[in-house]
Amino acid sequence: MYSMTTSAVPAPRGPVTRKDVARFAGVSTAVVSYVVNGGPKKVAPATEAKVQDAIRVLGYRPNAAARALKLGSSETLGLIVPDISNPFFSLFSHAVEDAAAALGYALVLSNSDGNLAKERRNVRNLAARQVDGVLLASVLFEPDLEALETADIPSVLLNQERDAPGFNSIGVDLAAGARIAVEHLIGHGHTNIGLAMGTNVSGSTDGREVGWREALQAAGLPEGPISYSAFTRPGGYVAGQRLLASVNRPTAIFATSDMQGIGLLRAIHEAGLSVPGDIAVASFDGSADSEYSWPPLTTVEQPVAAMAEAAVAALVGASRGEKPRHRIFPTKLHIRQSCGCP
Amino acid sequence: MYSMTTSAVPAPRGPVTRKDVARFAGVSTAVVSYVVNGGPKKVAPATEAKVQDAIRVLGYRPNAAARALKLGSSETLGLIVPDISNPFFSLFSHAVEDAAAALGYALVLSNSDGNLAKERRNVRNLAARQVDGVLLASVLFEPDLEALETADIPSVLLNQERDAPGFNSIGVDLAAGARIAVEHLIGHGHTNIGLAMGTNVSGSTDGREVGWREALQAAGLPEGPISYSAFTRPGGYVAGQRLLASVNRPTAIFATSDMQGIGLLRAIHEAGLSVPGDIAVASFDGSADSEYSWPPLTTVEQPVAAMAEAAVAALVGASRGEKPRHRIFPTKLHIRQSCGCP
DNA sequence: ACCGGATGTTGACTCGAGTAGATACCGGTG
DNA sequence: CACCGGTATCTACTCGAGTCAACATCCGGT
Repeated sequence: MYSMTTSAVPAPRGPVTRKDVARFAGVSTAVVSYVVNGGPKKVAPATEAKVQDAIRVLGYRPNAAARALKLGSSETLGLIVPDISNPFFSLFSHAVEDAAAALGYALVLSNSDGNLAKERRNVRNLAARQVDGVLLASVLFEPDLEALETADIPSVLLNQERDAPGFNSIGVDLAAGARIAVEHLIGHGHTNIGLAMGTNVSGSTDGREVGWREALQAAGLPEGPISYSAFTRPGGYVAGQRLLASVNRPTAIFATSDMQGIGLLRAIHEAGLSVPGDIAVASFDGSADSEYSWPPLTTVEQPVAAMAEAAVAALVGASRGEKPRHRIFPTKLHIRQSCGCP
Repeated sequence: MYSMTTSAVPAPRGPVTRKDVARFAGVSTAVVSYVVNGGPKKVAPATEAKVQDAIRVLGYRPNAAARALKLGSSETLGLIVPDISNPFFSLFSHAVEDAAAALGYALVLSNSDGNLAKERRNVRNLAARQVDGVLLASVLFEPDLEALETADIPSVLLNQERDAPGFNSIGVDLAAGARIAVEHLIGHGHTNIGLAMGTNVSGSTDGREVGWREALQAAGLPEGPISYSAFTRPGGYVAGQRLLASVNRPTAIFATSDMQGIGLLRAIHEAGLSVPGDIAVASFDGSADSEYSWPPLTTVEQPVAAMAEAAVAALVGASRGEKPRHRIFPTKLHIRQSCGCP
């Protein structure tokens, strides 16, 4: 019976449109729309059934481009991250995708590869694609707002410590997070605590550096050595080598990302030293990698899922006219073994 | 001067369209299209300049939805992965995004979370969004092709060892990869080599298990213990615990993913054993994590960038009518220290 | 002076879906 | 029987950009 019905229909060349469905069901195209969208006008149950059948038989699938054109919304969000293969961002992306999907939005992903020009290009590209909002994890500590402004699209700045007036932004309290980590190291009796500080392309000071300094000052301790390098595994590795070679070698090091922490561990292991015996380590982010390094890293965890949800919510809120705001999330110290705890 | 020009223009409410540009430049809308797309008809240099100015002044940005509707192509590809926060897939995604962007395509990302129903839903969702092609890294070893068939969209199956007639597919030679890794372990003198085998929701045998077995047979060695568990860090961890507890404890273990390898390392470290001294390890994938574990993992590297490029190329090829094909890529053993090499 | 051809520009139609406004049809009342 | 109110349906316009056929315009050559 199914096949009889199908064989009676000339195989439509190309994609099936609303018109084909209408013709097949013997109704007008408007009715098909009403059925598909459940409105804005009611359809008689008998007619609805006919249309549903036609849709099923023909395999009709509404054209999203046409829909987006008419409605001015693509039900799509854009996400720009420096590098999706960085575990922190991939974790974040997953959370964002979940949050977006829950609201019926698809997620367009693009990498800026630590390149400001590429970041700008991506913003423009997403804008041209009529995404309903952009989530931007900028390469810069203080992002380039001009591209976003001219793009004139709801946006959220991610990983953003400072308030950017007129923009939605989401971040964690970096200084507070760094402080609890460093305080914890101090609690283990360390008095010479180094810092492996990640750098971005902009030159402004990061909250994690501030927090490290604050914790030391509050405890009346001198500042340990600092090494600036990329937020990556290799970055942490070279920072580790430099810190180990410094004249007053620290007995504990705070790394500003888990990736750096992992690179650091490697440098320490290679030097034949043990963690936490010779050198204690704490890091920042709370990604899965930190749990399975050796030894497992004590790390400052960011509430990634909550931040992703808030970011997506801010975006859909913005399209409803809500005004932008800056949200700061608290971090949580995740104690494992690299700090010296059993 | 800039501001003078701008102030002469009434701030356009809502987005600027081609019509606004045409009016401002004193030309027809067709010319604006010609300028924007560089064709299909030529435009006089003077006219072109006027239009370019108008575009700049008004901040015109062609509406991608309208373009997609007219051209029947959204210049968008869809990527479905089990979990973007798995480093292998995030690496892959990055490569896919690069390859897609190089050809002017945007990438819509979705996670299936190891859930077949969600995978199907994602396929349908992407199809409705008129993506020009779908890259599917299925949850299953042998993917569910029905959803893709009815979606009637160019597609590529990723991570696909076997040929699926009528479909593009891309994969590595899993058996060969596993064989070189196990052969390498044998070369270190090991005679009892265990296997930490990852599992998917389908039950069919994976090429990596085949390769492990083949290498042992070829060397005239008995099969070591096997532990089946997830392809994840925790999966490798429990596999490690089980293998260490087995009656004939292996002196070397081959893990079928880097994530498992890392979990395995943790289990071994926790047992107070050393790698590679007490137990040698080799794994599969070649993700960045394997380089920075302790000790660094000897791993079978997949040519991720090449595969991603081939996958994207197959997709755009398919939209040009090329026939589907199955491509198998070779792997390369990346020797580091976990196997016993210095 | 006239024509052929190149060159530049334009009006108008198209893609597929959303929906306002018009229309058709029904049963029920006065 | 005329009329009303409500419901179900249809017609036709719209969104913004691509592009083709038609229409100038101009130049060089007879």
